[in-house]
Amino acid sequence: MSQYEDTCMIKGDGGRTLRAVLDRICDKWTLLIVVTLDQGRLRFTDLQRQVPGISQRMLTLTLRNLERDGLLTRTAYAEVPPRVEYELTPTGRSLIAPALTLAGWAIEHIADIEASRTAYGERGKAGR
Amino acid sequence: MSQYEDTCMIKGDGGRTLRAVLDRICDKWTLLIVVTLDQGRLRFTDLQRQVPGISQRMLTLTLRNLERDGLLTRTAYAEVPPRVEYELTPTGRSLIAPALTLAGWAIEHIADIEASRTAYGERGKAGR
DNA sequence: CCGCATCCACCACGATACTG
DNA sequence: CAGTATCGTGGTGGATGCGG
Repeated sequence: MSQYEDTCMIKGDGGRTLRAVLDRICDKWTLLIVVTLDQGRLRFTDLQRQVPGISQRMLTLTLRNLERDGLLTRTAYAEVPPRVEYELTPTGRSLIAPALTLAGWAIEHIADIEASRTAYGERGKAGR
Repeated sequence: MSQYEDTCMIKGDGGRTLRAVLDRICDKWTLLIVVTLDQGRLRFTDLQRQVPGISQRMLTLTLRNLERDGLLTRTAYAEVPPRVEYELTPTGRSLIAPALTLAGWAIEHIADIEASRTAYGERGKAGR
């Protein structure tokens, strides 16, 4: 069928499996936070500093979703001032490799893509 | 630093590289179409049939963006009735492996995620 | 058959202000 | 420090109709 015979189950289902995961992790911040947490336990503020551009709101929401999906654990300490730490679960850590595979592809091809996009834009219309 | 020493350049830039590619391919349909086109040249209608749930509009838009990024080629035949075929470029084909890596992860962990999400939902509030 | 244009609903996301 | 609440906006994507 293709060069990936053993992945027919992925494509054979009309992409439903891939879709399911894309719907979960393909938002703006999820993969980024997962990769950042590869370092180990981090506090809320540390995450906010290491993921430039993320708002307090989106950080909270994304962390909640990741916790809900069992990809990380949230540990709150009853101290003053408060301290909350986030850490990947084994499932969460298993996402790092696929995420970095994608990132590796990005590094290799982003230049080509930019070039192609520029060329296309110059001879035609604008896209999204 | 972590188990992925050689990927510091990815995380060291504050996630900008990962963000750049996420912004491009992490929409609702892009990866799905790339994986579908692993089969070879396909017509517009074939794609629409093999990617259940995609609207004509989104298929058109996604294909345009992929063409613009140099990931696939669009070939129109001046026939009656019209025929248009889409095929991955080498760059496009190189995306299949990372995409399937992600898909493989999905297959392995989607059940756990669903379970965790259900358990979380039962004892708390609704999310996104 | 292909796919563009228009209209429209929704939600992801950001900015800001306030709380334990 | 670590959130929650509220509001506003733009982009994403679905439905429909038309044009090549």
